[in-house]
Amino acid sequence: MTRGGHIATGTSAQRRAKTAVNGTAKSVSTRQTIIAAARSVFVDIGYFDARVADIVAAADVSQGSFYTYFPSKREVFEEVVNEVGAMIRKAVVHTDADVPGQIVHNLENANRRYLRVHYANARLLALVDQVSTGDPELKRFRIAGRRYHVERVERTITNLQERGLADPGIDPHTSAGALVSMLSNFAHWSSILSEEYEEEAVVKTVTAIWVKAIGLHAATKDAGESLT
Amino acid sequence: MTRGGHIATGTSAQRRAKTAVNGTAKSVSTRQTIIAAARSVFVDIGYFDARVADIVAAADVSQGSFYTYFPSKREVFEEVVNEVGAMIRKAVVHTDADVPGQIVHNLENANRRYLRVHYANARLLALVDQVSTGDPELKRFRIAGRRYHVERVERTITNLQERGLADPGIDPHTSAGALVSMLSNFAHWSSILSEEYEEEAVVKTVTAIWVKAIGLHAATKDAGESLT
Amino acid sequence: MTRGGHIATGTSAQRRAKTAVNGTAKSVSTRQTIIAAARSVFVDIGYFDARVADIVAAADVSQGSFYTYFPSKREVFEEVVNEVGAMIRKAVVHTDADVPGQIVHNLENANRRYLRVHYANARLLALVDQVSTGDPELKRFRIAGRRYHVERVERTITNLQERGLADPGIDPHTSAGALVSMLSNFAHWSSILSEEYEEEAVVKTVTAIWVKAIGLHAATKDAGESLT
Amino acid sequence: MTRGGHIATGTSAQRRAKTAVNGTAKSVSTRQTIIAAARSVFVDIGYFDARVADIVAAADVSQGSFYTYFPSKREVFEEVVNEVGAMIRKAVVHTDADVPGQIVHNLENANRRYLRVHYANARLLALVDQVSTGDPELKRFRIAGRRYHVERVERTITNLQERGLADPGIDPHTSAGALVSMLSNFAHWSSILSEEYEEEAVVKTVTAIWVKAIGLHAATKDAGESLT
DNA sequence: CATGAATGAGTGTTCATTCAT
DNA sequence: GATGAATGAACACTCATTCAT
Repeated sequence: MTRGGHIATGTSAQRRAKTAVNGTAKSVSTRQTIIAAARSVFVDIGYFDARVADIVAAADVSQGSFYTYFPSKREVFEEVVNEVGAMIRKAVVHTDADVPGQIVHNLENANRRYLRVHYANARLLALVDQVSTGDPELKRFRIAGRRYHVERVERTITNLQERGLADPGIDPHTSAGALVSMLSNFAHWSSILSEEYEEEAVVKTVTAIWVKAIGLHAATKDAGESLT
Repeated sequence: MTRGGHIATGTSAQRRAKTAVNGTAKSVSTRQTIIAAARSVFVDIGYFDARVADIVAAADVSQGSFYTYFPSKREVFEEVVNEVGAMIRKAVVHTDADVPGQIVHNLENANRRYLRVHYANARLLALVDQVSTGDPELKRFRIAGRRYHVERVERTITNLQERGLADPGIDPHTSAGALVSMLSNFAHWSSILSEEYEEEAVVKTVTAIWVKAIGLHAATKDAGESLT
Repeated sequence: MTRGGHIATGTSAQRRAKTAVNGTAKSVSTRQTIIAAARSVFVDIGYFDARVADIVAAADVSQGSFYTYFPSKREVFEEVVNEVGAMIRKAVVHTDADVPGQIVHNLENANRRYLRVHYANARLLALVDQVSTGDPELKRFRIAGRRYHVERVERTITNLQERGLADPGIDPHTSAGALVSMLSNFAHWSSILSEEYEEEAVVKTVTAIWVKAIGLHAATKDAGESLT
Repeated sequence: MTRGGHIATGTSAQRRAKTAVNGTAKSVSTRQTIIAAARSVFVDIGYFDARVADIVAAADVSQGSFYTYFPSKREVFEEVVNEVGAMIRKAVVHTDADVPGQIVHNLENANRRYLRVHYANARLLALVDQVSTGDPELKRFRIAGRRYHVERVERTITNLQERGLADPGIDPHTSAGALVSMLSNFAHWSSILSEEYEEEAVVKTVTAIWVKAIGLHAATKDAGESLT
């Protein structure tokens, strides 16, 4: 208990809420300011080292205002994570750029987009994994995020197999899991060891492995799917 | 090893010299007891939630004794991590089981060993990544750990290429990075989603991808290297 | 959550305890020092206005030491209340002074003792009622405290009735409740309005009302009970 | 009453003059709404646990509006208490029902009315005592409330003594204090321990004690006063 | 070396009150 | 007068670390 030492009355669930529920122009802007500040602070000093005081200082609002919009540091983090998650999904599904009939080419582009958005948000993505390890709810969140990608790849593999364009002998589910792991984790490490890896080499190598793993033949270049 | 069997008669300066580096029989055991307790506590409640009080309670030693052996919570964690790191390296270099001339078979076994030791220490390995994200020194540690594996794989690929057993067109460094990422990260996820993946399927799938990625031909089964 | 923003791990119940369980000489003394300081602070500025900081300042111990012995302000208060409760019960059962065969005289003495111990602890007793109003556990405590007195009086009335010394027509339970209310609440008010009431007048008046209420005859002066 | 039907055109100084003492129809109703809401909230969760936010939520007005009518939480409480005080005084002086020449009967009715209004407002009356303990002004208020009752009883006793209807030997002031304490405090406890006491038994017992305490003879039933 | 009491800096969170619109 | 976002002082509580015995 942080308050005047009084006794819990049980209605705490209802007691919360405060405002922020309905969106005044002002409230929305303040909320966004705080999220942006939080994102910046998290990136700079990490989730655990970040104090609410750092966030409100960066947002230039009072300590109290923070709690008008978020019940705790954890929730802003979740909000920040949501935004990043949306951004990544958006980058991945960006099929506009797909060239009909150029599976490998499209795959390469998809991988390149994934790596870039990953590089651009590397620190934050690392924080998500870090915090997820100790926070069950965020962990579910994280699992769902991964599942989204794995299922996408799995569907594509199955589809290619059905159309005779991919090796029918491979296990789509397990292969999808392995390939997504390769992509996401190599994105992570090549971001950390940026002097050691060259972006295009990473894109090419990863794409080449995907192609061989799935058993895409040169002859299959006439299909039009986006692979990721 | 200086066996300090005599009664402590040193100056207060010496007595202050904590951390019994060259300890008596008892001090060694106390130290080990604390490490074991710490490991257990970290696994149970995580690094950040673990308090020194939890560790000493689990080790059944006094709060003060902890600081006789470790300057801080961080150091015990490092010690625990060292043990795990050694265990993994040991599992990986376990070339005794290698069958001469059976590259793919040996590779599969190496991957199986890697996955198993990973599964057995999954929680702790996740903690290492978690803590590394915010601790520069541990991060260097972590990077070195990964580099060890990547370089090993890289050397093997180069060696196979030189002997004409692997595709000479692939980039050994980048490929090694991608494959190690696949292995370690899929180990992580298949451990978390254990109901979703079957161990042997993971071993087979991962090994198959390595084989295709490196371009090992069926005909090359006569080489004798361990690949990981 | 007051800590570093991490996630609750559920074991909080076990996590508490700290020390203070077993009683070193030193720890016992510190504990007593804190209780005494708390009592003094509560009396001076009241329960709700008292901050833990006030208590530790009065006890001249660190903020942390407080929490070595008590989980919260509430618990020290309970401890202080326990002491007062014991003191009052002790004052009430002080039958040594009873003169055999002098019921009214003994009753008057018992009332006088009750009033005096009440006056001496008036502020604290008021605080107990104040805090009880919002704290279910303390309320049960308070109810038990009252019940102790009421049952004592009730037993006495019944006993006197059985022996033909008291009016057999009165309801012992309800009468006991009414009389205890009169005594305790008048103690409270005559303490607050001390210039308005004279101690001996209060003792005499209250005792007189008890005598008439129970229907004790002048002729019954030969019984030997203590009435409260 | 100045009906301020015109559009607010006052100076900013005037506009700042909070608390619409002479309010418009709407302001009166808003004020009453807040008081009613406050009363309900105080009864439900107590004075200390009640936040202004709870009150305005219950009243369905904005946080700011609260301060248009009351300078602080304390003042609404005072207002609520005023209403209850008035209600009790009204119940007590309800001499309409008095039957001429039936002192005991009238006394019993007065006590019954007192108990009933007490029971109906038990929680709030307990809160008044609770808050009074730490608030000097409210304490004066509370003292005045009690004094009102005590003086009333005292006057009655004196009057009965003068008319030879009551025991001339008793001390009117002290006796009045004791009897009012008995009535009010027993009302409190029999309300809390409602399963333990039966209303009519309480009324009868309390009245019987009053009668004996004052020394009203059966023969004195011809006087016409209301006693409380 | 062991013990465990003592320390106190560090921070999340609450809520009465203010004030611009 | 009404609104509700903004404010910031106030405090409880934790826990790594020290130190006297």
